[in-house]
Amino acid sequence: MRASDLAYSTLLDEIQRGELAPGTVLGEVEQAARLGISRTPTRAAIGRLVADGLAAQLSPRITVVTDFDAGDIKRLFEVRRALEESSARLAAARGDREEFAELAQAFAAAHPEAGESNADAYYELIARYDAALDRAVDNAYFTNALRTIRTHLARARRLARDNRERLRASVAEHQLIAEAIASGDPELAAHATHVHLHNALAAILTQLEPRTPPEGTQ
Amino acid sequence: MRASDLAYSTLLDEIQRGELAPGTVLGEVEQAARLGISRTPTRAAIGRLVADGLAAQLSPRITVVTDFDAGDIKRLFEVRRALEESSARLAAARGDREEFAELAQAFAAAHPEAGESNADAYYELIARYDAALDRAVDNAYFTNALRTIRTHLARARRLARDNRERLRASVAEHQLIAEAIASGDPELAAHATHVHLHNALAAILTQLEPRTPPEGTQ
DNA sequence: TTCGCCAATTGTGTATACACTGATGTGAAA
DNA sequence: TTTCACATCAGTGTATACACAATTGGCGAA
Repeated sequence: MRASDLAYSTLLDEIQRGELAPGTVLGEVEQAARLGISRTPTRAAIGRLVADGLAAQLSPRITVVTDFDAGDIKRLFEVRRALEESSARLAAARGDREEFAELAQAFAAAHPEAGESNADAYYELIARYDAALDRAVDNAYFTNALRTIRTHLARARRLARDNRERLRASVAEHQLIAEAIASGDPELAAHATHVHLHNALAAILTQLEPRTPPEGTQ
Repeated sequence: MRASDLAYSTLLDEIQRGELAPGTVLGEVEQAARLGISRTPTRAAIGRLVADGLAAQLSPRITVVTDFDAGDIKRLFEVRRALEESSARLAAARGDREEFAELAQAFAAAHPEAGESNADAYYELIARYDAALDRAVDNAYFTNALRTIRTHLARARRLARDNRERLRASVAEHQLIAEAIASGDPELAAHATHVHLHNALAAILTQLEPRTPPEGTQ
């Protein structure tokens, strides 16, 4: 494995986990020393983070971890809606129905509210759904755009961990989406995705700002 | 200006223009020598091209300019539809109406079919519309996703240059979109964008398919 | 005391040397 | 003649040295 890849994975993980807090200055020398590699691969890794939008060059000499707050989550979900609704529509039109029927069954059998280990299994199921969606859409431009969105989404997940009720509802929503794709119903797939993302965003924002639930929250 | 930025702009431009044809091997040593800089900034530039999807690492030692054919254009427009329809919808809901009213007037006054210089002025007008859209949407995730799409779109423009009738129709379509945003009509803005992108794609594909010139038409 | 200038330090940007890996070509043996 | 093995080479990945710019601290003058 290349040192630059190692540096990128490490820094990415630390930013997603919040260990490298927003505003933290990413100095090449400092990070290279900390990671035990030279400046060259460190520089490449930071460059990739900047391209991802996880870091930003404030000036030619100062690169910092980007901020990520409730407003960013709202904006992130605007793009996520655009991409995932279209993806669901396309997947319903051309995806492997068998695969999504199996996914629907897996969602039906999932009980993420039963315990922490089940919740982790649920997140793996989500990842499996994402991968199936990418395969079904079969469009590298979509996959790349969604990869960036998912990279940022990991930061949101840390800010607002799903509670049990939300996990249970999320399972049902995903089950409906998978069933819609499996039955080749593009409109239902898109609208069910819209509903799911609306609820997911509302749950996150409610948890972040308990006293001021966002507009449209039920 | 940094040497790495210079290298990136140069290589990007050459790929978009087709001077660096798909499949061309991008060797660090070779490109560094050609551009008159060292391997370090060249390496950074090629890395950015790979991140953009304009180049791909086939193996640890071989990086090539990615292919771009009619199928890619179709896939590109799938994502473009998803992003631009949503953008238009959001812009109509929250954009600066004054600015889009002015844009609508500019489109109404444009006559790109009258000559080559007018066509260039039209493409600048499109760029102005894109910039206004980004400002109106006010969402860095959207802007970044669209930036990548537009980067690839430049390659499509080279493969299929718009003809006069298409330019005239495109102006009218953009005028309608701008008016819809100016009047705060999200649904019309989204649907007019859908229609525009449908027609734009159809025009490109029609121009590409009749003769099907393989590559290297120059 | 404050403002301005100069020097020093710090950190990035670039060049280059070295290391390692994968490929290719040549030679010898079967 | 063909095949296998070894050596050479080409090209990337990494480390490091050097150059340059910006920022900061100190010192002097107003």
